[in-house]
Amino acid sequence: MAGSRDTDKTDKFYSGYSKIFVAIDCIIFGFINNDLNILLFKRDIEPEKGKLSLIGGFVQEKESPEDAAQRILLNLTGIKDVFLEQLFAFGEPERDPGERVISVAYYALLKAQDLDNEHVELHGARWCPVNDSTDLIFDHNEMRDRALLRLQRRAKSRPIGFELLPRKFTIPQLQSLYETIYQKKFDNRNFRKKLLTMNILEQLGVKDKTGSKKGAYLYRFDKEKYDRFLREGFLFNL
Amino acid sequence: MAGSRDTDKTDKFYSGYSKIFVAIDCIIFGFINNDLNILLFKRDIEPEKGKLSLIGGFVQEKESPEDAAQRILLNLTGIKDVFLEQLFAFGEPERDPGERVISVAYYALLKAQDLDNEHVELHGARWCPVNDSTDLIFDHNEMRDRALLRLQRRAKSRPIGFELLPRKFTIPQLQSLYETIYQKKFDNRNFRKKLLTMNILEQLGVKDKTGSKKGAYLYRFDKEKYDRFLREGFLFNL
DNA sequence: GCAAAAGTGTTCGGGCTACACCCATGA
DNA sequence: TCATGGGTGTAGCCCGAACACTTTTGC
Repeated sequence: MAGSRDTDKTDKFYSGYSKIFVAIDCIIFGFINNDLNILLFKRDIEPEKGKLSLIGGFVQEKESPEDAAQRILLNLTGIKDVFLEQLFAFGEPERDPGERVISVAYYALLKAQDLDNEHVELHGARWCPVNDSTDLIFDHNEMRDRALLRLQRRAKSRPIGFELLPRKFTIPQLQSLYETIYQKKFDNRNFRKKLLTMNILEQLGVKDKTGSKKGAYLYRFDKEKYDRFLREGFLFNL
Repeated sequence: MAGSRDTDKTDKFYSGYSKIFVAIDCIIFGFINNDLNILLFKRDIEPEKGKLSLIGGFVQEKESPEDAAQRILLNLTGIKDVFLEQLFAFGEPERDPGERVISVAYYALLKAQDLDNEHVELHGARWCPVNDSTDLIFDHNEMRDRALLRLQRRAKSRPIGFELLPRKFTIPQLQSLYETIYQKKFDNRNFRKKLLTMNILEQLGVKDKTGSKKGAYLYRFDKEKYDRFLREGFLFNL
């Protein structure tokens, strides 16, 4: 904020207002066992002991909220440059019963295979299917719900789902991911057709046999083609 | 934020972190003289004297960011319950050269006719066409651009544009609004057809003759029909 | 009577939807 | 050989895009 007649840039002036703790909470999605999961902490202290919460931290003096979120994610997962998007700033005065805290929520998508599970568990976190993650503390349920909605909207207008799959994946895997995100079945012929006509996938000529006896072709996401695609604009429409 | 192992709810604990000023900035849209305008302040003090800025204020101890935005709007415009949506939290450490401030930006849509212009000017604000509003202070250009993008996306998926018109309006007026938002001409036959088949407008049987010699029928937005419409889901697609 | 804006239908093509059978393989 | 999941083509429909002329009335 700034620029209204009753603001000035001197610290003296701003000091008439109160400062507030600014936190970050991350809704971290991963696709595991054919199910959409989020990374959660189980609280091991009172109050709310045993209840689950999102992963979070505070914004420090010299970092942006975005940087703070990346720091928290790096610290927890050991992974740099995670896909991250700001979701919403939650700021009800009583949202944290301890003290006034405004939290900027981010959602993150990560390739679960990249994750060192021991590292994560050392930090006290663990995956939990989104559908089982009822009853989080504070307003974290609302954050999770909003993140899921955002993910659903985004996945329609860009191939965001790729962020959740390994670099090499099969079309049935991708379809299964989309079916999980939308909690809805898609026609496999139409799904495949749609994707292939977008022309953003590169077939690798190799089959993955873990999913079936016949095996399914592995594909890779072609970033160049995708960027061209984005520039020309498109919609997913499932 | 909360719940990670290294957080607790005692004030004592949080006190290890630093508090930050949290501000609100509002991008206030109005449709005036067939052009999309935003409400701005012209800075009358150094530094940045003469430069324009958005309308803003600080979040107070016991109000949510949303409440703060409504308070700032009410104070400036005298209008309650303005259409308001959170846009983004801007928090680069150096965004405000005076001091560390994180700003939660909101965009607002208001019916410019409802506005008491003297009241607004008393507060030092004035309308400025979006396209002429280059060169705002700080990161306000980015805020304005992001707000415009959001408005464009929203106006596709719901009749948000109605918030910018008088309660009674003609279809050519509405089309003109959409053409301004998208900086693009639409076919009047298709536009009209699309809207009328949505069945959310109520014709009032009265003509408005200010726009042309022939006069155009006035319509009113039918909230009940619209709500039904929303529940059933739709897309605008212009 | 003419200028200026409002109002009105039809045609075409592209994309989404629905739908059913064969293929390859491991057990 | 059979069970399991992978892969393929077509027809109908709906919706958006393109397109031009008549109507009303103030001047």
